[in-house]
Amino acid sequence: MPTSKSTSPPAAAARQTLNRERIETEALALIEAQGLEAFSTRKLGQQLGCEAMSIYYHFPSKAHLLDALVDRTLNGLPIPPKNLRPALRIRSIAQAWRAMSRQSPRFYLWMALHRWNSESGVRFLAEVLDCFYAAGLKPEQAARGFRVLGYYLLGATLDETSGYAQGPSSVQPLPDEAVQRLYPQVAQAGRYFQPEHFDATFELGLKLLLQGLGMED
Amino acid sequence: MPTSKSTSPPAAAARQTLNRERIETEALALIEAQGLEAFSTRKLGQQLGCEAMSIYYHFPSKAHLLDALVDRTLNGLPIPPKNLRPALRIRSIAQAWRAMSRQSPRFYLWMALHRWNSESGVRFLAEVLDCFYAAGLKPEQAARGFRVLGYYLLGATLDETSGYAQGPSSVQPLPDEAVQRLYPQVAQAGRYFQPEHFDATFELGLKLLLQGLGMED
DNA sequence: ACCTGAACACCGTTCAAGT
DNA sequence: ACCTGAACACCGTTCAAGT
Repeated sequence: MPTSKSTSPPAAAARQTLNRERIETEALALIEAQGLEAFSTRKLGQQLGCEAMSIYYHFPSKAHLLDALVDRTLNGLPIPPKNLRPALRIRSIAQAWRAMSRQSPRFYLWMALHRWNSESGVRFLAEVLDCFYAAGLKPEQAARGFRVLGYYLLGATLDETSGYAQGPSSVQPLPDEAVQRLYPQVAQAGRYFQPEHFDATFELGLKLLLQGLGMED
Repeated sequence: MPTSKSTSPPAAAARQTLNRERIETEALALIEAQGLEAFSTRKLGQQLGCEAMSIYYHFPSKAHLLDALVDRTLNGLPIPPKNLRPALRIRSIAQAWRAMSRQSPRFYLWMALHRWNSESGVRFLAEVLDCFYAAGLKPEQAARGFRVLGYYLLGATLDETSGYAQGPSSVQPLPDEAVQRLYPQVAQAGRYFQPEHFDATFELGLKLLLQGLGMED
């Protein structure tokens, strides 16, 4: 792409000065534009108008940069007020989490599969666990409830952002016509796997789990 | 590593002849030994005792090879007999799926995040959907039930194979000591996140979902 | 203090060539 | 038919050097 318009050539070439904030913002944009796989420090440098190596002055490694993106994303999540009923707090967190995954679907792959044991990560986990304690569950049941709902939320968001509805990932997918002919029940169900059904399907499982855990009736 | 012992040098150097079967087997072994990220056609060639490029005679690309590994893994899954109760068939499939994820935890990351729209993939999906139809669910409820249980199974296996119990993934994790001090409820719950609790936790959520879907009482 | 540029040890893949 | 080797366009990162 051409350098930005309406500034004089030297200004455009110099760009703004580099800093963590600007690097992080551009990194997230690049990941969403090109995907995690294609994301490289060299392309990021190009996007920032600097050498790839300049980034290394601000972040010791690519992994540190990605960690910073995780923290930034976690810190952007709204935390529901503690006076809400525990089930509502959980619903609110789940809702915020899904919204985040939809907002940054490609970065979400990294979010979802890396443990959030940074300071912000643990703080967020504590917030969620609190909801289960607030519902009156004993430590073991709180831990298991947390886990079970976490499994569900993790699987749902990953599927919504990277799954079936994103098209085939096989190099040689079975053509739709063949699916229709050989496995009509799959073709028929496929209709309910599309994005317009995401909310209703997610809600079904969430309700079953919250009810089953005795947090909702 | 040294060339294999007890054969004359030329025989050892020649190794066995290359074929898809041998390449796939060695690829899976290499992935489990070194991880998905580190898996490269060049290292695989080294492992096989040939040039990296020789692999390209048997597979058009690395993606085709990974697709073949997905198919091979799917085809290795036992399919429960149709005369079992639907809920038992689902439990049996979930059990087999989890066993597979534990057997190939590192390759599982690829398995889980790529859509199985190859022939073997769709056949497997059809098998699972059948269980929901056999339980008497209408197409919409069958599709949603399938999805909800699939979300749960996906999240659980990913967490079991790549999650919390595998240790920190942050570059700068909050030290255990700090977690203990700042977020005691997280430290306390962490005990139930260890592998010895995987089965009981998984069973809890599975039971809640199957009961909620009316497939088990 | 902040950024650059050459260099190193890697990638996947193309292509022409060997046996 | 099957395998090789050089080459191309990429990676992340180190390090010494520039301003």
